[in-house]
Amino acid sequence: MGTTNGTSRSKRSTIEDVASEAGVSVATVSRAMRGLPNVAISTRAHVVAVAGRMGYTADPAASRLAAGTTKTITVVIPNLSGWYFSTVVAGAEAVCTEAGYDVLVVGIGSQKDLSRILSEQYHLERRTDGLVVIDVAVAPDQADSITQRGVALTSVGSRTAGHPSVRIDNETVGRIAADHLVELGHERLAIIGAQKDNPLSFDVPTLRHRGFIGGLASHGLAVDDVRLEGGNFGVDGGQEAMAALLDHPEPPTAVFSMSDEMAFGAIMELNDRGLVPGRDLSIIGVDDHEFSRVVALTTVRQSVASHGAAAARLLIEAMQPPDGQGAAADGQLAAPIEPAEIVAPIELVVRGSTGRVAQR
Amino acid sequence: MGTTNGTSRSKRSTIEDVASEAGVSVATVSRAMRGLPNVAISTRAHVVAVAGRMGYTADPAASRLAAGTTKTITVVIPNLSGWYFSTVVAGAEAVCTEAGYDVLVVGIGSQKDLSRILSEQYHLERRTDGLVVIDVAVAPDQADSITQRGVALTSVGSRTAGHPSVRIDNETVGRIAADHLVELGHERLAIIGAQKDNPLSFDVPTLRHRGFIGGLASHGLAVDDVRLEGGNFGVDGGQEAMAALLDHPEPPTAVFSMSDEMAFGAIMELNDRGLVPGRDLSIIGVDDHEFSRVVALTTVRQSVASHGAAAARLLIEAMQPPDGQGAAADGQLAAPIEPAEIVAPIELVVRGSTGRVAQR
DNA sequence: GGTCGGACTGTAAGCGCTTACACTCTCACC
DNA sequence: GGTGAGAGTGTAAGCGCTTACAGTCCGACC
Repeated sequence: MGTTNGTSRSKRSTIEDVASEAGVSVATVSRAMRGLPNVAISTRAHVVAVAGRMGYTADPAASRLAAGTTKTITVVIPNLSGWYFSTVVAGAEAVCTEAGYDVLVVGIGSQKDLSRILSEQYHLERRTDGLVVIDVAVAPDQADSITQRGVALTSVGSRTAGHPSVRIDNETVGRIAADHLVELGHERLAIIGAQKDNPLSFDVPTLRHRGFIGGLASHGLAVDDVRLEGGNFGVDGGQEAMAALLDHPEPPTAVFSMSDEMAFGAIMELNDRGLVPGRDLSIIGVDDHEFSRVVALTTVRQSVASHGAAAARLLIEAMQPPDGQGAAADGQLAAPIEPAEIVAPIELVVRGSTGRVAQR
Repeated sequence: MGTTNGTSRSKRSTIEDVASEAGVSVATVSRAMRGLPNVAISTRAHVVAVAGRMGYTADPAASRLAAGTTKTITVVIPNLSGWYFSTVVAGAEAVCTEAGYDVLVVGIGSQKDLSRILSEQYHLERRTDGLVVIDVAVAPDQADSITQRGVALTSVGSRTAGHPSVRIDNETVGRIAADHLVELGHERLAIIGAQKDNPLSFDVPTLRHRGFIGGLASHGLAVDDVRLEGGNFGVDGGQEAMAALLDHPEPPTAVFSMSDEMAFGAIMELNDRGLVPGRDLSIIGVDDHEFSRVVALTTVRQSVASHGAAAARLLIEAMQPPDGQGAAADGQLAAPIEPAEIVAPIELVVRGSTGRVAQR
């Protein structure tokens, strides 16, 4: 119960220590350390040297409090495990760390958590400078509230109006899959992971579905395809869906799985039944998951890690101060520059899981 | 260029606003909000209500600066993508968030980065209350410096003397694999992912290697096994290693792969050569990766997510103040309680990739 | 009835930075 | 030679909390 903290953590040096040691004022130290202008080169060098010798680093809490900026970016994800998400996060983390930002991650178990995080001021406000949301739908009013709080936002996987985003063209994904399958002669097709086609919806499954159907149609194929929604986008969902398809009296000859992970499950089911992917039934996935090549899965590749990196870069860019120019615009706000929307490239990767329709 | 920040972020309420609104002092608000004692129940309720109505949340930067505690936990990992790491992180994140800690993640590209992070005060000191390091060797002096800075440390995957840890018994892992393979009649064995056996080393590959060899020995088998080190612990490394093994004039009949991911690569190589795992060559991995069941890989399971969660719990526990009791001990430090060391359970999971040695 | 301890509450001093503003020099220029 | 514009530096006022310390009140107890 002494005055000190029990653990005798050695007193660390503060900006004042450095200032007196270097024989300058704290203001100068502050400016020198942050590379601000108006510090003589010689002074800066000296201060930096002294600081280095003393092992000084600015206390982030103090900086944040004083400057009002946190130098922290928060990544919001449905869940951290899972290849897709962790890969995106990895890409984003690398860029953020490189740029000197701390990276906070928060997993949202449910949409409810999302609301809590976005609407209430918990993770926003004075806690983070920017948000990268991955595969999370941000409602316009939520986005507004985020902006109002002075927090930047970038989304990957889907877009949020008025904010930068990086995503792929999901309709084209479906179309590519359809083209590939049709070219191989398949006519009895199914989708795994489909969502009821709601023409108003813009979520990923719906778009891919739409693109796929559209692709078929442009080849003159009917669209009374069997569709199964594997409840979850993972292996289990895929397996269940494939099982259901195969139990059908007239199973499809080719299947479009909306994610590679689902496709893995589907392939398991195939294996269990002694069927060979690509020979007995063709299957194409989406992602080019790191294990797709292990099971020779044909897929529509997206380069997930780079999405994360790109999103981080957009975010950081968006957080730069408005640059002082053009502030003379008569409006009250800075000129509303169109936010960057990156549509990342996708690519068909043909492997063994798709083949010509079986002769019968 | 006005006095305000350009973006007109609506003034958020401070503790003073709440205090005056509630008709109490800031001290009372602070205490009430944090559930500290010495606040009348009625007062607390009132304050909390007012705060809620005003949408008040304490500014974390200010709290940190004033209290000296960050309510932040940092997770240090070799890389964020990859099933093992992201799964551990997911487990840890859930627990930390639940307990009200922010979770910072930092990926270390190299051991050099690690030193930077641990030795220099970058991520320590006033930035985080605790560290959970995943599969990262922390040198004793690094650990000391961390402790001295008042930062708690927990490691998963390996242990750091004097700090809590959660890991598995890697020698037993090797032994289990050996037992299984020997019981199936295999005698010509190999290891993928082995490290040169340095009897002083306690890193994961070495321990598993040692356990495996020991297991063989206890069955009376010689140990002039072929060993291949797949440079990396991933799919590629496994594939290369298996290729090398198969190119040998007398290839093994069974292989112990030190990670499931390597085993996947090995299985790919098998497939490429028209060999069937479990029939032509048995292979057993370690992890029970989420896709192991997809390729029917026999493996020694560890439940990775729970490791992360357990580590987080240990950390949080370790960060609790010393509890004031027993402070009367004549020593200058609190009684040095043995840190918890959790040795998590492992389990053999038999699937199709291992089978009786082929009749020849 | 006076006193004392405990339960509450308030006052104010920081925590370690950032930054507006003021100030001191140098020069370049007329 | 005087002046004004920078360039470089210092002073000090916060940023929004936490918390030691100092009350104030009230009921219990002698």
